[in-house]
Amino acid sequence: MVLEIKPTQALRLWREVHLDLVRDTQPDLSVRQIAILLTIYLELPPHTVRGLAARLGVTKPVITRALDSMGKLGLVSRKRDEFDKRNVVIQRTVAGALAVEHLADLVTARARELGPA
Amino acid sequence: MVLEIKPTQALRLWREVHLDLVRDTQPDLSVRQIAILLTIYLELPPHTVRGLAARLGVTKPVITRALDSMGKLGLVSRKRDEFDKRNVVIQRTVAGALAVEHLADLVTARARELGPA
DNA sequence: CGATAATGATACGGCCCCGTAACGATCCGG
DNA sequence: CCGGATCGTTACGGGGCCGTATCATTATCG
Repeated sequence: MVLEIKPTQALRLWREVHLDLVRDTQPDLSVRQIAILLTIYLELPPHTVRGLAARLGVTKPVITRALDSMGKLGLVSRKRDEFDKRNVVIQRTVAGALAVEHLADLVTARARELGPA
Repeated sequence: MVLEIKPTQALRLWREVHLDLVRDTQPDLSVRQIAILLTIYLELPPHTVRGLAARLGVTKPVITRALDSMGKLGLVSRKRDEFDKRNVVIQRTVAGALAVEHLADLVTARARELGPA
């Protein structure tokens, strides 16, 4: 079940979805924020600041700040780990799950509209 | 030749490519900049500031500034229109074409790696 | 001509993000 | 019990992008 996609199709798909994202009223997320959000929602918990930083190859403050801003948007939440109080466990939210789902819809819809190469 | 892609696949594709982009040393482009860049390279010339602004649903300064920064990166260039000197014609560059090609490679490669839903 | 319209650029104030460096809190080993 | 390691956060200085409003330049039309 391999996904065969041609370079021209890939570019058009990328463009159409990005145009949709620009038109969306919601504030744009940065490339890093999108990578963080999708990692949280696609990989198995638990997620920590340090783990995400290592996973993405960025510094910890990047993760902290991204969680701050995405937290304000309600896309994720944080909770201290009760067993090791140094850790912070990142949790999913309903709004975050909806946003991820919305993105999936966008991509699949645009993919379906693509003509031949 | 419709591209059938399932929501789960779409999300994983989006995540993998964004992880690649974060790891890339090159400075991230914003969502708007990507939309502008791909529009310039996928749609037929000529492209103008006003035209792109209308196409993306953003204000003209957004386009001017994006062209400034992408110009510094060598991804696009500008030239005044000789027939109507109010207009600026946006031109493609070799570096820009390479960057777009690189993105296409990234997406197609990641798509090929996707397992079943 | 001269007035009006259109184009792209610029100034401004505000907000967000970056990486480095430092910090307080917590855990752990001797 | 205490010094070092680990965790996440914060402070700092620098840079970028945003939208609104304004500007200079050029074209158009009466």
